Amino acid sequence: MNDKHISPAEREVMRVVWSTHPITSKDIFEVLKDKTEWKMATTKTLIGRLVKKGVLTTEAVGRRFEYSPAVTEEETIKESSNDLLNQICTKKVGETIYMMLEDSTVSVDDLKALERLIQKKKQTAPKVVACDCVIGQCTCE
Amino acid sequence: MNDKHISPAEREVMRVVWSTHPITSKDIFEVLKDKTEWKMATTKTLIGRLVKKGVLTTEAVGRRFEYSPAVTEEETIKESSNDLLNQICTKKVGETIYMMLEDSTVSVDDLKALERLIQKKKQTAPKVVACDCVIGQCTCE
DNA sequence: CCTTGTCGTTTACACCTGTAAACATTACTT
DNA sequence: AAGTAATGTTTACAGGTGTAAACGACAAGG
Repeated sequence: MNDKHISPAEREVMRVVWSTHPITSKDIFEVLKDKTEWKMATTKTLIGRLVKKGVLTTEAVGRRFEYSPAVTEEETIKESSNDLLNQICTKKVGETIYMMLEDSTVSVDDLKALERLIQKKKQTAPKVVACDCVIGQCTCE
Repeated sequence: MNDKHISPAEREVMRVVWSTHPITSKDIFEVLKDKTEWKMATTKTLIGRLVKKGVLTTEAVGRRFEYSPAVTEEETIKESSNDLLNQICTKKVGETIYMMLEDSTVSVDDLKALERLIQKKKQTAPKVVACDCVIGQCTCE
């Protein structure tokens, strides 16, 4: 099924492919070798796993392959974000996003976009978010 | 070292302990058993790992233990958030936070707090965030 | 044609994670 | 005092992850 989970090491490979595709394993390795210090073999393993999972597509060019992404970076980031936010009480999601923004450097335009989003969300935002935790698993009670 | 990484299953246990402490393994199990369907044995294993990692402290009460957290939930959420955001181009952090907010339900007060934070951040926000990616790993170039 | 390099595939292996049974010890019950 | 229940500790085991060597097949060079 939707077993498209991408590990951190695999994501390094994907980022290269998202940036440039189609691309050969050699070229992926060239981009990553300084950053990661991986051996070619390591890159090959990760590519293999990504292909098997179906998040990389291959196109045969002669005897070799060229790789392209089968999922977008956004999709996968969204998935990872959900994995994170689903681990905390719905009531704490707001604070969590706050902390993230607080600790991040974002551009003026990003801030403006966020501002607009906030204006829009204000129209439908609840006074208080319902806590959906099991009793005993958070302090909202 | 600072090897305080908490896995999703371990976090389930921590959330119970953050909510109520000191607490016994029995009571942790009681809170989780409906949600997770874990056997007592599973809970015990996770508690053991958390204690070994030093994120749970124990206090002997007679022959038994009572557990308390040695780290705050905030700390651990911050760590997980960083793990996520560090996997994407600095330039895309803004959009990522945007997506998260877009997909989340947050309260009016949360939105107000975010608004204030944005006002504050606007004073020092760069026109454009510098991309720190390795060349070939993102499309900012 | 034989050698060598290249690239995909297989195999390797240790550590982490989810899930749990088995075991040891002690406290409680009869 | 002996059996039983509760609880911490050990052991188990499959699947994921990071890291990489070994293998096999083909292409290019000599």
